[in-house]
Formats: sequence, C-alpha cells, structure tokens
Amino acid sequence: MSNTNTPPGPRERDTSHITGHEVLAGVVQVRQGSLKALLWQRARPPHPNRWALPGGRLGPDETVESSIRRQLAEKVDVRELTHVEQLAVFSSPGRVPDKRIVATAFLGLIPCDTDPELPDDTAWHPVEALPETAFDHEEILLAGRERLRSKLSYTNIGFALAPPKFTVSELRDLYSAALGYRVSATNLQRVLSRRGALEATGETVAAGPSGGRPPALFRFTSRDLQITDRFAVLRPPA
Amino acid sequence: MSNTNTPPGPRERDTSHITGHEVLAGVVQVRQGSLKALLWQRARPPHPNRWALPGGRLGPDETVESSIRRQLAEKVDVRELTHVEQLAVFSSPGRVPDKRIVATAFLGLIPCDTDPELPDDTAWHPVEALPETAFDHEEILLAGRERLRSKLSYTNIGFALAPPKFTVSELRDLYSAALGYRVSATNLQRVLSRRGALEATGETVAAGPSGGRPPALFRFTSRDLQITDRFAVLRPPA
DNA sequence: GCAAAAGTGTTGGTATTACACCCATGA
DNA sequence: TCATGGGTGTAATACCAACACTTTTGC
Repeated sequence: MSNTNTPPGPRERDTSHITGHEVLAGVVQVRQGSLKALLWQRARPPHPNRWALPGGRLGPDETVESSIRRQLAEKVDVRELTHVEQLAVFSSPGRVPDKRIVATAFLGLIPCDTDPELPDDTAWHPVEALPETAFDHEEILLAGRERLRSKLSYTNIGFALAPPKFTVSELRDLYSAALGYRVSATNLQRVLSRRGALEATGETVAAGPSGGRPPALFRFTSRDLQITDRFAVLRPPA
Repeated sequence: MSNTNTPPGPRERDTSHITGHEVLAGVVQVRQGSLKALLWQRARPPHPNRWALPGGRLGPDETVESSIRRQLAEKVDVRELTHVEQLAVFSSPGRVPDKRIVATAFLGLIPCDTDPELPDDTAWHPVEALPETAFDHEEILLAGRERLRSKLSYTNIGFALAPPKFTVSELRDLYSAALGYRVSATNLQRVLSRRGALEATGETVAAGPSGGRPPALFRFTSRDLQITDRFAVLRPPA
C-alpha cells in the first residue's frame, strides 16, 4: 500500500502505515426551508469533483475541538458557529484510498440569520439530496443530522439554529426543516416554555402583508447547550 | 518534546510530532451491588503504579471498533462483552507525557453472571471510588458511566448488564447499582414491559431461604441495542 | 399462622398532542 | 368586515411514580 499522491522523498521512509488523523465537520444551517450542509468541491484526486466536508489534518498542539474550529475559520467565521460537538470516529482502513487516515467527525451549527461568505469551491447543499460526496462524508453528514434531530427533542439545541430573537412561527419552521416533518407552533412554544428554554422578549413585530396578529418575539433563555429533559423514565427520587 | 521511553535509533527521525492513535475502553460490570470498572496497574513509567484502562495502539488494518475488541480479548473474552460503543475522542496534546497520542474511548459492558479470568495486574474497582488512575482515564470512565446511565433510561441497554434470564428483583439491583439510586422493581417491570423490551419466560425459580413468593424469570426481547423511547417530545405525526 | 418477597391494582399527577376558540392586524 | 396568521384554553390520552393490596412461599 504505497502513497501515490505524495511519494516519499529520498531520505523519507514509507510512512503509509502510520495513522494520520483528520478532523471533519458536518456544518448545517436551515436555509430556504430545508437543512443545508456546507460542502466544498474537490479539484484534485482522490475523488475529483466530488463534494467533501470541511476539515483537515490535526495539528501537533491542538485538540480535535480546537483543530476543527481553526479549520472551519477558513470557511466560515467562528463567531457564526453557535454549536460544535463531536459526533464519532470514522476509521475504516479503506475510507481514504492509499492512505491511513482516521477522522474525528463533528457536527457544527450555524444560525439561519447569518450568511457566511464562502470560497468559490464551497456551497450549501440540501442534506436530503446530497450531490456525489467524497469518501465517507455522506455517512458522517447523516450521522450529524440524526444527532441534531435527537437533541432537538431533549435539549435546547434549537438556539444554535435560531437568531437571537424570533417569532414562534419562525422557530417552528426551523424545527420543521431540521426534523423533516411539520411541527406545531402551538405545542413547540409550550414544550420549550414549560422547560424554561424559551422566554418572551416583550417585543412584537409588524404583521405580514396579508395581515394577521403581530407576532411576539422570543429568545432562548440560554445559548449554551443544556439538557432539558433528563431522565425520561427511571428518574431519581425527589 | 522528545520521547524519553523509546529514544530514536540512528536511522530514525524524531516522530514525536506525529499523532499516534490508541483505543481505550471503560469496561464495567455490576459486581457485589455496585458498578465496577476493569483496570490494570501500570508497572513502568509514565505513571507507574497507577491504574489504567485496557487498550492499546490502533493497528494499520483495523477500525477503532475492531481494535478495541481485539485488545480487550487479551483481558476478557470477547464473547463476554455484550455491548461496546464509542464514547468520544480525547486529544489534549498533554494527555500522555512526551508523546502525542489521540485516544478513541469506548464503553464496554459485561453481564453480571460472568466472571472473567483476569491477568495478575488487572482488577475490578468501584467506579464511585476509583484508585489513582493514569492519564485522563478517570475522565473517560466517568463519561462512560454517564452514557450508561442515560441509555438505561431510553434504550434496552440493560440486556448488556443482565444474564439471559433473571428475576425482576435481580434486574432492579442491576439498575440501582448502575444508576446510583434505588429503583422500584414494580415500575421497572412496567416501564420495560410497556416498551416491549421485557418478556416473561414462563419459568419461575424457588423462593429464597426466608420465604416469599417464587419469582418469575424474565428475559430481554432483544439483545441488540434498541432505542425504546425515541422522541420524548416533538414526535412526528402518526 | 406469620413474616417475607413477588407481583397486580389503583390513584394522583404530569406531559403531550390535537383541536377549538379568541385576538389583532392589513386590506 | 373579512381573511389571515398569532396565541390561549381545554379536552383526551398516555406515561409515570407511589402505594395499597393480593399472592405464594419458608418457617
């Protein structure tokens, strides 16, 4: 198994058996009513023209968390990333041809009110209709979507998809896009309010062009990830 | 940053900047009414005499999953491991002195009716009162306990701690030990039955020496991990 | 019979969904 | 005034914990 891309120089040994480590992130955002992922199109082999997740090699003096944040800063502003979390390690020996690279995969979230400047090779793609992806990046992205969908149910992770202030209707549209099915605004507001994750700002905005009652603006009480529904069952005694 | 343990030979370059990868597992079992972890005592530096998690270097042709199963087979029989799952990546540059080793951590579960033969340097220790541990292994173990506690609430993961057949009282003791608080046998049976995770075998066993009604034997309907409480809220429409 | 342990019935409380209904605005 | 979307009230259901009660054994 020789490395066909960067042949070893005269004084270098073949290090293809040495495990390299990369970090990758499935960065998603709700845009135009559906969940989109940030992908860049590869120019060079392997997998030319296919779409890949942002990421890169782990540096010697960084954790996987700091590494992925550093590398994403080249694609999107770090301040725009409202949440980053580890997903899993992907380590099939053949996941990258002719090399041995283990990947630590992350989920990254961007609120819907920001529209980062993207490099020319980079674009948003709907997660439910991905283009041809490189390596195992589709699997990583789908794992990220599953994680997001689960956490929408028992945490306040919605804050990471939402702007600082929003109407319940806007929040419902975000949840619907991420979950893939229609969510009731009525019940969404009640669930999040009962759990103390949501609060009214007291402000309202003007009604839309077709009329209707002017909606109130809400915010998440915390913009850090919190588990709001610990212990569905078998909870410890009070 | 030189490697003080295996100094580079004459023709070798200093590779201490190259990221090595290891796999580690927090292997736990309920023994004598409390959750115990499998640890081995280090003889050599770094951290001599401290207790460490089983694991080792990732091989060139294996995934992290197959690697940890291979390495655990040296400590405990793989057939005795009823469940193995990834926990997280631990990657602080200083987590192992003088080396750069990224670890993929796993949680491993062993049912309470097996008592593996252990090497001389290996022993079970209560997770709530660990001895002095090496590196970041205590953090890994506590993360594993948290994962187990969470999954006891919304999956059938109890199967991995229990023997093939058991009474509800025995199962209650397993859950109590793993969760760290008393669980009601009455409600435990009802929750797991309602979810279809538990079923009666039809058999009963003799009562204990102090009398009492002879308990019935139950089994888990599946011995693969299944999420039994998907979507606590915001569930998709029927 | 009595103590002990297992298992069932029942009740009160809470969480959640669905749906009816009221509210406030633009046209 | 009416259509429209926002928001509240409420009923039906399901789930859960706690506890009373019954069952079946050993002594």
